Amino acid sequence: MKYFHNEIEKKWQKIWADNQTFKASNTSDKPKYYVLDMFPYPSGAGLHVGHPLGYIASDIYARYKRHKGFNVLHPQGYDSFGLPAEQYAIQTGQHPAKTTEANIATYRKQLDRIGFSFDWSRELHTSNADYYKYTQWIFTLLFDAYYCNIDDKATPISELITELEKNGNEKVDSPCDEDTPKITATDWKNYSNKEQQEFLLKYRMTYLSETTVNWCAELGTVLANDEIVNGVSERGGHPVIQKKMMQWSMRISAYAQRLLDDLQDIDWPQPIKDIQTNWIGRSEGAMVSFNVIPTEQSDKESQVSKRFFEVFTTRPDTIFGVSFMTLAPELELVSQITTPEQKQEVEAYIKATAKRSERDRMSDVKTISGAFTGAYAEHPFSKEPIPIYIGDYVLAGYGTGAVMAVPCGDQRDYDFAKHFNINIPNIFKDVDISESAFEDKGSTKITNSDFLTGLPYKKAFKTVIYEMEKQGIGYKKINFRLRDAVFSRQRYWGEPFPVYYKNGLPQMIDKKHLPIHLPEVENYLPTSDGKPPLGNATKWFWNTKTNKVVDNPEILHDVQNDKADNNVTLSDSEASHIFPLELNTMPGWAGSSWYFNRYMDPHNTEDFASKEALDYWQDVDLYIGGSEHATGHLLYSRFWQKFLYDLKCVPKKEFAKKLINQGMILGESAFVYRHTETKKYTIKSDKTQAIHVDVSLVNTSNELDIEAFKKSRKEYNNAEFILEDGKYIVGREVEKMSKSKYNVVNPDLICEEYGADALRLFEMFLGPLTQSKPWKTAGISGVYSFLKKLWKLYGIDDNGVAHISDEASSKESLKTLHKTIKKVEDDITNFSFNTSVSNFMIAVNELGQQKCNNRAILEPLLVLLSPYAPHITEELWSKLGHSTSISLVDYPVFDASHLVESNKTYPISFNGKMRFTLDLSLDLSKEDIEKIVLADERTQKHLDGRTPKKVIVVPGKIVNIVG
RNA sequence: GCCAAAGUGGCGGAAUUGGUAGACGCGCUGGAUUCAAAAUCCAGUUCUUUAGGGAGUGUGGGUUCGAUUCCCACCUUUGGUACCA
Repeated sequence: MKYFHNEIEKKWQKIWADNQTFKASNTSDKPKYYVLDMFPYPSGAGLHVGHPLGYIASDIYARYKRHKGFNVLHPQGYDSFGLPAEQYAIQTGQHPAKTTEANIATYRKQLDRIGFSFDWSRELHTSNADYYKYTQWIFTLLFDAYYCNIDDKATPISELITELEKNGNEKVDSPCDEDTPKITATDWKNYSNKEQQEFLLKYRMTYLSETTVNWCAELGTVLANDEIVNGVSERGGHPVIQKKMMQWSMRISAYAQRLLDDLQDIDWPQPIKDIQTNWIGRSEGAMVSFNVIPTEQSDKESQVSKRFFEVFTTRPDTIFGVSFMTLAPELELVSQITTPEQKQEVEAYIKATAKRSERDRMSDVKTISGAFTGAYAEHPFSKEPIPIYIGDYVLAGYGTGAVMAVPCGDQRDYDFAKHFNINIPNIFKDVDISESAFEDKGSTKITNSDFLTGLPYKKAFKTVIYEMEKQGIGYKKINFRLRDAVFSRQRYWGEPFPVYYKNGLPQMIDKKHLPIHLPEVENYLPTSDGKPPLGNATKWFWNTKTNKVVDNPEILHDVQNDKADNNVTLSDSEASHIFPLELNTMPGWAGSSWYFNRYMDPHNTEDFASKEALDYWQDVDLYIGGSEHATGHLLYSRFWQKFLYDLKCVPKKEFAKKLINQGMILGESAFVYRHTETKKYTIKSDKTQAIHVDVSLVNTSNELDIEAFKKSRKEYNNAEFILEDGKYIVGREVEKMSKSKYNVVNPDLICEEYGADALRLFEMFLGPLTQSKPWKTAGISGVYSFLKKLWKLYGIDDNGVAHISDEASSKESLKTLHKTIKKVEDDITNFSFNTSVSNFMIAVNELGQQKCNNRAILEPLLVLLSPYAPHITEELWSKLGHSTSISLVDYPVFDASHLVESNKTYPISFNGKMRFTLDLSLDLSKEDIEKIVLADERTQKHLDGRTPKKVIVVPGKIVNIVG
């Protein structure tokens, strides 16, 4: 009987689905294990063979863990809010929910065909209201909390209010302190309700603030930095301007230190940790105040007696090397201090920089530009005047947007000083700075620096900070690069905020009235007056009496246009409890920042997950997904998890113990070469143009199906080819797999032809899980013939009956089995799935040669293989006479000892290296082993007549010979 | 520029703590089977050679009886990041 993979796989997939075989229980005596994949965004293109790589790996691990007696949670769902569905809706008018639903159906079909052991009863979609209900709820939690630096955690805002009523904010320590005035309890009590609300808004974990965004008027939306190329939008090439908008922000910066520290506790790939560490960008230094020396004009013009500004520096020890100051051109202070003589030049420079996009500024690092403001600052120690410049190499968004320039110690300051002919005082002992700045801080001592002269870096650093703090000039400061995350999007297809505005102030809608459903709109574009798409909704007001979203009442028609300004004041009695809802939606990362907790209890309608479920599952044990999410999803999720942990909503401060980044599977594009003059298709030369050709038109020997090619597109109908040996061989190149490159391979076709088991084995066999590697369909024949050999090994006859014997196994076969068990289990533990596939192939080849047909060998082998190739192994298992109710799960295989009879002999294999292999129960003395080792021919050869000093014997390890 | 990872046959890649380099698979060559093909099976496949050997894991050094593995320097490639004061 032949191996019909399609029949077998469909049969078992149906049985698994009907029996809900992989449904995980929230109550079990077994230890728990939670294996999670990064859930996909369901795109219209469907899956290609690159997508399931990580899912296959996690599925193997999940199935393996079930064999090992764990209660395994292995769920799957969809990150179903997102831009492509919205873009498609704009083009076609098709509701995003509809296209998303259709795409999900396709994904599900494709995923099912590969035979994953997902618990689909826990499936979730971030765009479903019963899911985003809790995304909205978490938002209200963030709104109702502030960060308390004293306890170093997020704390309910009610505790802040109690403190304000008692003592004002004198003793409050929170990250927003710099922008918040100090008030007393009396001040607080004298505040109007509105003033109190405004005051609290500054403290909240999520807050409204004016943020500069890249606004593209043509597209009617805000663009991320990477969506802008050369100052215009990547899509369509429309102009992009910097615009200030009121937006929600998330105070992730409050967690900077904890996000950094806790990286130590999680088993994540070092590159991801490095990327996050860089992104958080901690630097230690000092905040130093500089007074602006008043000019006569500024004295007269303003009542401000003393102007000053602060700079952040990591090198306070070089303070006596300061010869100028540089401010970011965007700072408000610039216009205040600029002298009349310099006004024209400064304004021209500010204008010029405003025109350049941030990206432009960054790509053009070499050009030095700036302008002198005419103003001077006073050196805090020497009291010397220091000229103040502006320059676009100083970024407004980092530190205070101002730097103290030390040209002898910083290359950028050095270049700027040379360009503007500013003097470069040298404060480093015996260092030549005639060519470039000296940036090495360890190797010399400070000189020409008053009380710091003669001190090495570390000592000078401490001394100067001590002195600054004593004199009130500055203080020690740890600065982070990590900025708060903007949380508003001017888009339709995302979670609506549970927020309405009353007297211009945001109000949260109570948890019991959630979810706030995404409203229907006729048009998914922004409104004609530039408001977000939700501005098109007719029904988008909140009634505080009925606690329902209500129609735009007649009376509010005039008012609607003012919604965004939030100045709605109503006198009418009916309208006094009807308020406009927030028009922005949440960004893509909102729903994905907590979904791993929802899987623990996905159908709970009272809570985002029950306490029992959270306590049982705790956190993700193994998380598999791409490394491209390092500074996005993976950082935001850690942030929300810590926030929820602070509020005691989740039991763990990190959501995933171990993370693995699978590599990308690349496509092998095929090219034909068209001669630029004759237009004939020929071999590649410098007079030909390469054209992508669909890989399905090419066979495994790179030969093009010319007839099919001609039919594939109109313009190719009359294509002429110059053939060699009657063939046209295409060119190949490895690229990212994508529709536009015509190199996409569909897993459905592979499953049809070779089966899901072959696909699974082959994807693992391609190479190390974490590496990127090209897909080559030709190679799949290897794993496919392995499956056929396996089938043959079990002696399946034409009636579908297996022929195996119950006789005792040969020693050889036992050795093969145990070797395989040992290696494969090691491989799984190290996530070297590629080598385990090799080891299975070796085992089947060896057993075939040994003509092994013993039950004692063949049954355990199946169990071992089943995580990799679940369908064929289940089928063979049933042919061996086991009912499915016994199931692979209950077979105690990974303990090999019960299959081994205790050996009386000690067959030590020594090949220069010595290990006590699995199937041996060794009982040798150290002296015995030494004798064997030293008698070994090759060791003797290596020793070459010398006597070793000692032989180190460690059981299970290599024997080291020390000469 | 900075940070990280990686360089092994025609190709993907093995070689867990230093111990027979190239497992396993693809491809290729030869053979068996077949009217023929597919499929299957068997043998061979790092290079070089005067057939005894010699060389060989990016390059050059070092440690060691012994190095793909450890150390130093350099070269190349791929990711990430970028005026962060």
